[in-house]
Amino acid sequence: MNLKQLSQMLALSQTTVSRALNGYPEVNEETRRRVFDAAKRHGYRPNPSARRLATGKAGMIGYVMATGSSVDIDPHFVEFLSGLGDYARTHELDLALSPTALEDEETTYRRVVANKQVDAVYVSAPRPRDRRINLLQQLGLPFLVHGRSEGLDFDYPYLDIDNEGAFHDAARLLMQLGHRRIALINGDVAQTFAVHRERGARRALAAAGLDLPPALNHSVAMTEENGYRSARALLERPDRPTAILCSSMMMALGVVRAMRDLSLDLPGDVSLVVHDDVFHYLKPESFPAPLTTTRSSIRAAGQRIAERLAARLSGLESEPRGEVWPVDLVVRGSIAGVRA
Amino acid sequence: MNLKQLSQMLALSQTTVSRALNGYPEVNEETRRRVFDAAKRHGYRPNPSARRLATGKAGMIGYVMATGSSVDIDPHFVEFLSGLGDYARTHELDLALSPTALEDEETTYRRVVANKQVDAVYVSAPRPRDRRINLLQQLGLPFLVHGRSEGLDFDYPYLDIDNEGAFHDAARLLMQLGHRRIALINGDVAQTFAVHRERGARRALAAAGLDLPPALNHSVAMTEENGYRSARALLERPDRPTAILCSSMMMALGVVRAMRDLSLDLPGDVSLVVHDDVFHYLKPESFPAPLTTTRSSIRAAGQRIAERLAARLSGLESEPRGEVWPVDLVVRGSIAGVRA
DNA sequence: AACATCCTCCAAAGCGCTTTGGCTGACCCG
DNA sequence: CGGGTCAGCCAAAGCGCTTTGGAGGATGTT
Repeated sequence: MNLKQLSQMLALSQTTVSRALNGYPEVNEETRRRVFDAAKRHGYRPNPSARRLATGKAGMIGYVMATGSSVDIDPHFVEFLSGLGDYARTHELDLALSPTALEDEETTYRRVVANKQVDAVYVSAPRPRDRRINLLQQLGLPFLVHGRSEGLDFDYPYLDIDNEGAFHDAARLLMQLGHRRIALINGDVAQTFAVHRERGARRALAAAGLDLPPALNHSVAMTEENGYRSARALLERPDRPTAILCSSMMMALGVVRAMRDLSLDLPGDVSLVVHDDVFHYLKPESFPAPLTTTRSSIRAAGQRIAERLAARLSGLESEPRGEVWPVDLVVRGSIAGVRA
Repeated sequence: MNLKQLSQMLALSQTTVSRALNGYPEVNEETRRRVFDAAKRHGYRPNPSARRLATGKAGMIGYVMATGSSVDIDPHFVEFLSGLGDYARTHELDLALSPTALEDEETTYRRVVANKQVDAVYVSAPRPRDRRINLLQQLGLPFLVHGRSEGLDFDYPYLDIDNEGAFHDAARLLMQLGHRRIALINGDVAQTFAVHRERGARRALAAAGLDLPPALNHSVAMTEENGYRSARALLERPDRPTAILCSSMMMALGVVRAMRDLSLDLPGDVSLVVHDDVFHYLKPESFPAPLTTTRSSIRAAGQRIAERLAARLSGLESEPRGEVWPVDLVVRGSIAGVRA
C-alpha cells in the first residue's frame, strides 16, 4: 500500500494525503481525520527510501565506529547503547553504525555526510582538540558529543559528566581522612575525561599544598591487567601511596588483585575510590570491601543523548549547548583514615 | 556531483554511465574505462537513497536490539560488534540498529522488513524454538543466526560454537582428575547455548554413571553477583562440589570471591573451568589461579558472520547452512586432582 | 545486394514520496 | 454587486538512480 493507492482509495490527491499525514495546516480537519484512519486501517506506512530521496532526511542517527585489531571497543559502549535504545525505540529512531579503520575516520564521516545516510551523529570518547568535532562543524552535520573536547575555538553541543569535580571531591575526601600520598590510576590521558580527572585530583591536592608526582600518576587503557600492573608498581614502592583513585571498575579488579598478592588490606593499608559507570554485571559491592565510588550512569547519559539528538533533528534544539552532569560520591567501605 | 552531471560531462547517457559503473556487459571496455576514471576524478558516488528507491536494496545489515529497563544488553555484544566491524568496514557495509521493547520485537522486525531498511539481519542469543527465526523465515528476509535454536522444523543459516562439546570435554577432564561432584553455574537456560552446555556436561557425567542433580545445576543471568550467589550456595553445602564449570568470566569473578569468603583454595579445594569469550579487558590469567577455559573468540565469530552475511547479500551464499566451530580447551592452573 | 546479428548506446519510464505553484469556490467588505 | 481574501484541494515537477525497450551501425551471411 503506497501513497498513490491510498489517495485513490480516498478520492484525494497524493498532495493532500501527504499533507494530511504530515500535519500541514492547509487541510481540513475532517479530511485529515478520514485520511488518518484510512491510513491506519490499511496499515499504510510511507516508504522511507522514497521519503529520504525526496526530503534528503534519513531519519537515523549515526555513529562512526572505529574498529580494527588495534582498537578495542569499550565495554561502556554497550551500556551507552542500552540507554540510547531506551529512548530511541519509543520514537522509531534507528541507529546507523558505520565501522571504520581508525585512520579512515575522516573519510568515513565524509562518506556518511555525502550519502546523507544520517541526520546527525554522536561522537564518543572525545580527545582534546578532537579533529572529528572540527570536521563535523565544518561539514555542517548536526552532532552531539558524549564527553567534551578541549582547546576548540567554537562552541558545540555535548553532554558530559563533571569528571574534574568528581575526582576533586574524591581526592579531598581522602585527604580529609588524613591521606597524603594519593595515587591516580587513570584512563588514557589522550582522552579528555582522563585529563579532567587528573586535573580534579591535582586541584584538590594543591589546595593542601600537595603534588601528584609522575610516579603516582598512571595513565593506561582501562583493563584489569593494566590496573594490576599499575597497582603493583605503586604498591611496591617504599613510600607506597596510602590511597588510590581509580578510573574504572575493570581496573579496580586489577588493583585489588595486586593488593591481595602483596597482602595489603583494603581499606586498612590502602584506601580506594573508583569511578563507577554503573554496570549491571559488576557492582561496587562485589569487592573485598564495598567500593567508595564516583558514580554516574552511562546508560542514563545514553538516554539523554538520544533525547537531545532527537530534539536537534526536529529543530527543537539548535544552540551548541554543553550540559554537564554532577557526579555522585558514594561512600562505602573501601576507604579509611590513614594509619597512625 | 550526480549521475546526470557526470554523464553530461562524458557526453554519454545516464544509462550507459550507470551500466558502466555497475559492471554490465553491454558497454565498451574503452568507454567503461573513461567512465570509471571520470567518476574517480570527480569523486562521484551514487546517492544511496536514490539507489535504494530504484532497486529496493538497502546496502545495510540490520540488528533488532531489545532494550528496556528489564533488558541488559550483553557485554559480549561489543566484542561481537568489533568483529562485525572488522569485516564490514572493508566493504563499506553499515549496520542498522533498531532498538525495540522486548514485547514489540515482532512488530519491529515487520517494520524493518516493510520499510526495506536492510537487506539482511543477524539475530543473536537465540532460544529454543525461537520465534524470531520463524518470523524471518516467513517474512523472507535473509538472516543469519549467531548461535542456534532448537526444535525448528526447517533449516536456517547459523554460526555457532560447539558448546556441548566444550562442556563435555571440560567435564570429562575434571572427571579424569578424579572429580565426582561437579557443579555447573550456567547462563540462562532459556537460551540455547546454555542448554547445550548443560547437555555436554551431563553427557560426560553420564558416561561415568554420574548425574547432575538440581542442587548442583544453577542457571542464572551472567553477572558477577549471580556467580557469587550460586557459588556460595554450592560451596556451603555439606557435600560441596569439588569442581565447578562456569559459563562466563564475569560469573567466575563471583565464584572466586565466594571461595575467598569461605577460605577455599583454588584449585586446592575446588577446581574451576570457565568459558572464555576472549575479552581484552578481562583475561583468564587475572585470577587467583590462571583459569582453565573453554575458549572461543566472539570477535572472530562477528567477523565470520559479517562475511557470510555479505555473501548472502551478493548471492554467493544461499543454502541454509549451519556452521559449528570447535572450542579450545585451554588448561591452566585452576584445576587439580581431587584430594585424597 | 539483401538480410540477419551483434555490439553499443540511448530515451524514457519508473521507484514513492514531498513540495511548488496554482486553481476553485465560499465568504467578506465597501 | 464586483473585487479581494482565504481555506482547501490538486497537477506536476522534482529527488537521483536503475531498467526496459529500442535504435543505429558495423559486421557477417547467403
